[in-house]
Amino acid sequence: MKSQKIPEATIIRLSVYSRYLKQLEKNGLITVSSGTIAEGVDGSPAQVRKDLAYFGEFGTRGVGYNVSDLNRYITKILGIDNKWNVIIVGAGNLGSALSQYKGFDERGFNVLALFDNDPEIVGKKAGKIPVFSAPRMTSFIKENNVEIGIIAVPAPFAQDIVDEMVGAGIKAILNFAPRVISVPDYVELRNVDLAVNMEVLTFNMTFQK
Amino acid sequence: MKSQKIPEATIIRLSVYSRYLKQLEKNGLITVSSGTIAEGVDGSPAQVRKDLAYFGEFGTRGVGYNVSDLNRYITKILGIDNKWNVIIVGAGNLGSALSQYKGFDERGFNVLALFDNDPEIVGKKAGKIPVFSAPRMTSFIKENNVEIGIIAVPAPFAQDIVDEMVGAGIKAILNFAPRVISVPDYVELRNVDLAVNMEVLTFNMTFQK
DNA sequence: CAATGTGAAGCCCTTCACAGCG
DNA sequence: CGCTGTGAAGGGCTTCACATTG
Repeated sequence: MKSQKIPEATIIRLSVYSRYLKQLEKNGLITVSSGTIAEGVDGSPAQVRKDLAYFGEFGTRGVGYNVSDLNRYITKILGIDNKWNVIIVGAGNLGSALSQYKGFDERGFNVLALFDNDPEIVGKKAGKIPVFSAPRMTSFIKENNVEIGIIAVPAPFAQDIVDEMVGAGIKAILNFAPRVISVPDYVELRNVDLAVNMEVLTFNMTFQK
Repeated sequence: MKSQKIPEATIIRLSVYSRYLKQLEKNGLITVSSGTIAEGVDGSPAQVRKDLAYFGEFGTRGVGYNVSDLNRYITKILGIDNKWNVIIVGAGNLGSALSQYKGFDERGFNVLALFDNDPEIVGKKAGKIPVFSAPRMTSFIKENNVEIGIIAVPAPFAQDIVDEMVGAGIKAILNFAPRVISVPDYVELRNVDLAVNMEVLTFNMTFQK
């Protein structure tokens, strides 16, 4: 293993491997080969080994990988061996649904609060998550060491909210608004674009691979 | 232009270009250069031209592209120049939120119904979208020419629902369940994996590019 | 002997640079 | 003259194939 650039595709796959390993662990499996992992995640054995090789040598030749050890290594690599504080801006349908998403909690993401402008919903709760008024966001981020922000507001407001988050010290943003967003280099940004995903489907259906 | 394999990244960008062009069109812009598009979508001019070149010659040298013509070409390419019928399975928080998502309607996706097993919510509506009982799904798909299915059920149920959808004749699936799903070659599948997206963020934060 | 770890080959996508054209 | 369209170069990710090792 030598230090080099790691493909984003590798990180995405590691995350999927991790979830699959957790399942195997629950089933009581002790050891697993790259071939078995590949089957479980619909990939190739060589790819699995290559992905892991970026970070070290985790296996035993002739045997495979220890399931729970490997999963521990991967969660460490992904940075989810401890908790992260998250807020969601936009407490409409999507924001509220995201705040209740089980998958976040299971993977160490702590949704602390929702923020919104609508006086109808400010002060209420989505499940156990409180909804605060938007102007309180900056101070909340600072006081609670919030590292990750999720954008679930309508497109026209997204950039302004992002700017405010960045100003407050947020390190990473997951954007669900259908707009191209700008952030400084030191802030991580990912876009989850629902309509774009649908359009990739329709293209492939229409174009018939 | 010659026929060849088109990168998925190109399709994703075309979808983003299209949304941006729609905005420019609304602002009354008639003509646009690859450079301006690149700025608006945070890309490069050469990339914009290359992406379009897969499908034809849409510009005028020395001038640029006609905004509304180009957008019409792109929506045609993406297969969204007409409507698509969609159902969502799982009327929990996420499924209900998706059924109300404005971005689907705006881009020609018609959400006809939700399906769920919970007798508490079957028979109700999410906004204007009715919630039907899960066993009615297959006949509904056939009777209403549903082409696209969205999976918003808990992970353990996802594969069974997908199999049923495929059996009923669905052509494309957008999967939100955190599980690796199998479909036959002729069915299009895309995964929107929320926790995976968060973990790419935490990796990048931890690893500090 | 079975399965890992890894250089090398292959392939695909992006970037470059400029010819072509309105 | 300016911007498109594109062959060629470059870079990066995946696949291959095998040497390595417990």
